[in-house]
Amino acid sequence: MTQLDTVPDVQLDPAQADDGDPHRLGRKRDHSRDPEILDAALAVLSESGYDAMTMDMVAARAKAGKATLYRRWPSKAELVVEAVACMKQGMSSLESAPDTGTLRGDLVALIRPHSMEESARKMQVMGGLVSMLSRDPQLADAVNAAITEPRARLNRMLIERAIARGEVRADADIDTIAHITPSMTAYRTLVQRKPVDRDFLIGLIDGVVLPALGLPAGRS
Amino acid sequence: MTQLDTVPDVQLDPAQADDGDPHRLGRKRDHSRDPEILDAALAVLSESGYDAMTMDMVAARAKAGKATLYRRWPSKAELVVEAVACMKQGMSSLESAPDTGTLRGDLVALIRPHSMEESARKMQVMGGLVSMLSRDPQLADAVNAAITEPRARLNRMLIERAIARGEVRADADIDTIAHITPSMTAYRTLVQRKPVDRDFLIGLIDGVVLPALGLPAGRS
DNA sequence: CATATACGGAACTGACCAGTTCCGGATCTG
DNA sequence: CAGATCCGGAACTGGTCAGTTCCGTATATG
Repeated sequence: MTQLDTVPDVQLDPAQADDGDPHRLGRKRDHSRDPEILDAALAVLSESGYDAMTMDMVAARAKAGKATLYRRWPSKAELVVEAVACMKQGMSSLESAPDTGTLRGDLVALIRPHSMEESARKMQVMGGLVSMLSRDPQLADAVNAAITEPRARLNRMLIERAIARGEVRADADIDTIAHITPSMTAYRTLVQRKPVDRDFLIGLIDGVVLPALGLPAGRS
Repeated sequence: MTQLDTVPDVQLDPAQADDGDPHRLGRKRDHSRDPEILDAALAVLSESGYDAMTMDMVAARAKAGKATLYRRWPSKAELVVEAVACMKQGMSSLESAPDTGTLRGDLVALIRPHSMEESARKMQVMGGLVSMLSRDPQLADAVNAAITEPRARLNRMLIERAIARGEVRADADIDTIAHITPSMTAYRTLVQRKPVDRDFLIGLIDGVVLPALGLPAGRS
């Protein structure tokens, strides 16, 4: 992302130990256009869903030839799996988790324009894949690892920190509670088709999440 | 629809005022096989999703000819809309709502094998349609009226009855709370692909719904 | 400049599917 | 039994799309 390649050699490419091979003369580097293509795939996916997405759409969006797509991925399904897998570039561990001292403060601090935008994008992609999840376990794993789990894990960690602090009750069902906001955000976006705005999220935190943890329901 | 005709030949068929027409001799009744076809459509829909569902699949499942489908519905989209619309044959108003005296009793009483089965089927159908909801507003309305709304409305009514009883706090966000179980059930079924069993639902009621209404979180 | 590589783009193939047409048989009416 | 109607099934049409092949070009190397 934002590769201002002043030096035209190294790329973010793993498994590239064949530098000593003497046969390759003129070459441009292997998977240099992967990011654009994967981004285009996610964009089309979020707009059209898996079945309505065509390889021509992806190629056109990425300004690439369809042949280039098939040089790199053997099928549409595997392109989509990799596109989804490469999507987990959001916050997931405690590095970006703000530590405000209270659970409510932490949860509210996560409501930022950028994170809401990223979440909305992930929701749209997930919605386009829902009907495939039962047919393609590999895709289901990728969706889980890239979209479902990171958000739930972050919630879990914040709750556990609050428990360690003695702020909330320790006998609650943390896993269920960590899934309240993802579940209700997904439902609201994909099924009810209503906007997920700051007021909705604050209402969820104060009216559902914190009460479930034994904290008073009032907005403090 | 005020015509309670004591004559014992009525069929559940609207727009059938041509009884005086003398031309029709041998005939079998118009849409006699509609229910089987709509059921077949729902079955295929829940297994394959909208895009992967073919009219041949529906016809084969209903043991009907594809021509019969097109004699009755002008397109695949309209068949699906009607199939979804004819799905709301579950409990929705307070007729089947058990009145146990407490909100927890009412909510737990709704957990029966039959209702869980019906709910699971609706969830699968909804999952097969999610990616279409943004493309077909008419379908989105049908899904909302037949699947989304009935369950939420029932929850709302039970909560309002509990408020009228003075059992729970009156200042909670009823609409949000009424959507907790639908949202988290849908998420668990379609995204997490975990079973929605009695324990999960009881945990949701005791650990999330009742606390959000100001009731103690313990399982009473 | 010569060479080798990978690219974008366009044309092609084969399968699949929505929607249509046609036909033989079943069913009801009189 | 004769006549009319509707059904299931099979064949057909036209369009779309995954995946393939080919070609002219750009670029980097030496």
